[in-house]
Amino acid sequence: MTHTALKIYNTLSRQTETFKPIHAPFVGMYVCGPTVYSNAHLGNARTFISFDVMFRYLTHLGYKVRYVRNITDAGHLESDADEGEDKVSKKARLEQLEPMEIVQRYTYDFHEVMRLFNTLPPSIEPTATAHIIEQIEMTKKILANGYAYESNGSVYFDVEKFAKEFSYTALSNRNLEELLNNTRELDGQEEKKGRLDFALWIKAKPEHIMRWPSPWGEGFPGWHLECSAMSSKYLGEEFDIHGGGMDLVPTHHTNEIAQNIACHHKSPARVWIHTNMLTVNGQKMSKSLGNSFLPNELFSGNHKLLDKGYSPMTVRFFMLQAHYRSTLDFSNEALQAAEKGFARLMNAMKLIPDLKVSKQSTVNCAELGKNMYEAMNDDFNTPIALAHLFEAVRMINSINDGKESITAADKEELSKLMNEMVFGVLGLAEEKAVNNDKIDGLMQLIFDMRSAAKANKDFKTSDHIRDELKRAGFEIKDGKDGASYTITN
RNA sequence: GGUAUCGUGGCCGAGUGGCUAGGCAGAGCUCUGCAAAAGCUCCUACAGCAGUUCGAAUCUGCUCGAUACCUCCA
Repeated sequence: MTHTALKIYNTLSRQTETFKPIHAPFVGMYVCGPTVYSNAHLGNARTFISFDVMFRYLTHLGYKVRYVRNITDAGHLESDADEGEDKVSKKARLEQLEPMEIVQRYTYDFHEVMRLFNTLPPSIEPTATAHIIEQIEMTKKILANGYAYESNGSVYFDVEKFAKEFSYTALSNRNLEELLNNTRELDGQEEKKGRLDFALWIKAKPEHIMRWPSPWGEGFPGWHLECSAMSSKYLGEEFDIHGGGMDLVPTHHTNEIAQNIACHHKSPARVWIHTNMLTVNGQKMSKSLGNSFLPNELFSGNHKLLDKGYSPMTVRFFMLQAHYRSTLDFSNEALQAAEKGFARLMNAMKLIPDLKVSKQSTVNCAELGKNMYEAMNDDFNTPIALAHLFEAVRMINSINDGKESITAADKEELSKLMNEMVFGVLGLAEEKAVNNDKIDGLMQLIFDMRSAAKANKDFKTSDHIRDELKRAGFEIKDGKDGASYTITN
């Protein structure tokens, strides 16, 4: 089916490599999921939509993919300082709620957003709180292997010791000496031996709500441990793909690799995939900068930077128009362009079943398919794939207008290709209100009346009907074979 | 300050040594009672300077500008 091999850019090697699963046809893919202490914003959504497309495409290619995406519900520290408050419990105190109530609410919110964006659920969605035992076991093992030390009820990873034997900076490509010598803000770190050391287990303060017993006293797991523990548990000590946002590279993923090597003597993933940031006016969209959009604000248009609302599929299409490793800037104009482009694509999709077939094809479907697969095989290049999809749109419209022709066999191939790419791989979906039978019947009556008016050259009446229907949200198009309508917003 | 990445036409955004990206917007045409839709045509750009090369938006160097990471963040 494909003419070229799938190539993926690997952050670890900084190169685009041919993808070879460790145990084909099985593929293990781990993606760092959200921390559920507030609403998921569009930047988060972009990452998960990007990985959704990868998941879909790998599956489409015939791989049996186990896609693991965690939910971080154990609460990480607020800052490097030990006084830092657990994010989940802080919000809980603010809102007078139980931490798990917060977690429950925002997990639900996250799932709802993912559903609206038409992302497929992961194969396994493990939570940090359900894997405390695994995290404690991993901490014990790292301690036993000599890469961690206990200090006043907490356990820290010894980065300097680790770095003497292994590359700590392989993923981030940073200079270790500089990291070590960057002594800015060394406050209140008496418990830690080294500046870069990070917590595997953190002793709970009396007021800390989320806590579990451990060999080192009551506490909670460190920032990076859950992903190491859960990826090992569900995908093995070595698996194919590990992904997440680019901002996770220097700290979270770097430490994750160190933990895995210190525990299992193996680097967890062969290929590391990182998605780029969504920006607003050139600045990274983030919770802490306060410039983030919530999906609902985008859908409703209820945001100071927006002129109007945009549907989830418009936004998904918009995101697919940029490559996942490029930053993508949010603006009204760009979203409006995406809205129209997406509508044109969907319109063409609807025309396919009714295309008239001929004895000969004047269009080249095989070439089209080849181009699309080449684009996707080139590090999931969805913008190029979409460009070819729009060649298909022109092709379909021309056939529909009788300017090009297609054989029954080619039409079958085109239909299969388009459906698989647009709906299956890119995960787009028709989202306009479905024209139901009752409305169809009603509209047929109106069309009949309008046709009668037109036959009598009573264009005043026919135009009035068309204009009023448009105001009511029904757009009328007069075609050769009668009128048709689409429901607009 | 350190380390990276990036700077493409009105907007968004691919590409990356020679060949049209694509979407949206704009102009013209065809079709049409008029619209809409669709098709065709046009608008042909790569921050600046210098260099390598037969040839550079694409490689190298410098300059300017922007962003990210170094601190929780997808």
